[in-house]
Amino acid sequence: MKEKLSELPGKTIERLSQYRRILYNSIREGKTNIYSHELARMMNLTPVQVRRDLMLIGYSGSQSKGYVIKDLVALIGKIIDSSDGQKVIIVGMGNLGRAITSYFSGKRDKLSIVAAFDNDPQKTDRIIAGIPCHHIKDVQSVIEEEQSPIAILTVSPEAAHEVAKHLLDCGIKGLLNYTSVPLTVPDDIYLEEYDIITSLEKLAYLVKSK
Amino acid sequence: MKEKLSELPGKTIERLSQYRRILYNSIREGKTNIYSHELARMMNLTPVQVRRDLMLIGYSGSQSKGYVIKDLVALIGKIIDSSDGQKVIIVGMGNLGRAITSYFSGKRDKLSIVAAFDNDPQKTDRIIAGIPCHHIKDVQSVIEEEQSPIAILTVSPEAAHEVAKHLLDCGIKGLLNYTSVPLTVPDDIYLEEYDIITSLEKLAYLVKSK
DNA sequence: TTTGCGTTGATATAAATTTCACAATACTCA
DNA sequence: TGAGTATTGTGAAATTTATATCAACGCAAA
Ligand SMILES: NC(=O)c1ccc[n+]([C@@H]2O[C@H](COP(=O)([O-])OP(=O)(O)OC[C@H]3O[C@@H](n4cnc5c(N)ncnc54)[C@H](O)[C@@H]3O)[C@@H](O)[C@H]2O)c1
Ligand SMILES: NC(=O)c1ccc[n+]([C@@H]2O[C@H](COP(=O)([O-])OP(=O)(O)OC[C@H]3O[C@@H](n4cnc5c(N)ncnc54)[C@H](O)[C@@H]3O)[C@@H](O)[C@H]2O)c1
Repeated sequence: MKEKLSELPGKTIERLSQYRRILYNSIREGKTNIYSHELARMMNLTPVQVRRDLMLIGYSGSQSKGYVIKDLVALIGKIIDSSDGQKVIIVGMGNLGRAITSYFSGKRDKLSIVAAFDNDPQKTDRIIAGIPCHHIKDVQSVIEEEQSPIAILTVSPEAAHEVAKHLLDCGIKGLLNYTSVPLTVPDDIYLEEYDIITSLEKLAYLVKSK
Repeated sequence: MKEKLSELPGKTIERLSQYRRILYNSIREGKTNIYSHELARMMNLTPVQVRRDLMLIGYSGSQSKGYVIKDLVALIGKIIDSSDGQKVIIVGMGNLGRAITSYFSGKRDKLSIVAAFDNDPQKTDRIIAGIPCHHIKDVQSVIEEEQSPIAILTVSPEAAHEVAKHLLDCGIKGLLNYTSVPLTVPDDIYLEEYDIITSLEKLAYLVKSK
């Protein structure tokens, strides 16, 4: 665990998150140790890739028993989690917003969705999927109160630009955009976009050109 | 447009899909031409990257007017779409399944969700989000009838393995897995996985280590 | 003990992807 | 016309990411 951690490849970060997801399952099944080739198989990777990722985070296993799952999970947590936890808000409680919120609920210790927002009076000022849903006009005060640096955007496409801009004005530093509207943000803001159509089209391309 | 197309980098394929998404928007706004730096800005890429991608697919713009959007969209379609269209099924019509289905509906000409499946009698044998939802026991006959090579998996985690296996037995060649259960598939099957938690954790990591 | 097997860790190599740098071109305007 | 400006296309370099290879190690069985 060096200061080098900030230089971990982005791909490795993503895989660390996925390793942990798998390792949680393995713990649940009663496993205590795991070999690189087992983890690789479950991730559809090569064992070498796995070992190299773990080398990068400075974790050592044993030749006979492989890696100690509990320790590995703890180390991954030390790297990708924030020690004091991070709070996330979600804006837009339509179909997708609710699906994401109820899925995420309670899945991680150090990362939690603390508030939802919408502009539809039918949805505001009540608990939805276990999270209090506020009117969007209150977003600034809630962000300040909760100290949430991260927002998930699932509003209607027409509202995406305006709402995103507002969120940045309120101090959001990381934005996970699921609307079909591509966003542009300043350099100091982290933006991740995901569109299922991109995944589907890639898959369709691969299937057709096989 | 060479035979080289099968060798297009995977990353380029993903970006082509996203370029097209943006270009559709631009057309809607009345634009007819676009420069690499405009497209780059909207994609959060460098202009060189854009030009490189377009070079790879053999598209040429003009120095004065940039790229002709209509032509570019058509060429991207020629590359990533299947000329005769591809049919997709979705299995698991819970929150996420419905959100995806209603989102995707009608968005693309050559790619459409033609059938949904569930095992909950409350959801089967009716139209949900515009798509007929069948009982999972009919999946084989519908796949054969519709000739669908691609499936989206959004069932409950406990059912994921079993349902995935069944789908492959029915001849599915590409699988887009949204369940929280990582899948392992034979080499000749294309698998894409996506988990919002991975995106969120990566974002949280970047935000915290800034 | 000794041999053989399977694993990790690490260095070297390769492949994929992005960026740099700039020639070539087309347009504008004085 | 000709200088100035802005753009594309692309070879080469740089960077990022993945794979190959193998020494070293630990264990088990002979
Ligand atoms: N990326 C993907 O794969 C994917 C998948 C499905 C949907 N989507 C997109 O996600 C978004 C949500 O999809 P959905 O199916 O939940 O749609 P939806 O219409 O069910 O939900 C949108 C919600 O946003 C709220 N909203 C609208 N304007 C708002 C504003 N100014 N402030 C606060 N809230 C506002 C609406 O009241 C509604 O509750 C859409 O933009 C859709 O295109 C993306
Ligand atoms: N990848 C992500 O980002 C993400 C986000 C949200 C949810 N999820 C996952 O997606 C899946 C669906 O989430 P959801 O919120 O829609 O859950 P849900 O419980 O609302 O929906 C699951 C659906 O699957 C159906 N189902 C269960 N067993 C089945 C079987 N054997 N055959 C056919 N259908 C069956 C259920 O009847 C239900 O309709 C879950 O596995 C969840 O963990 C993933």
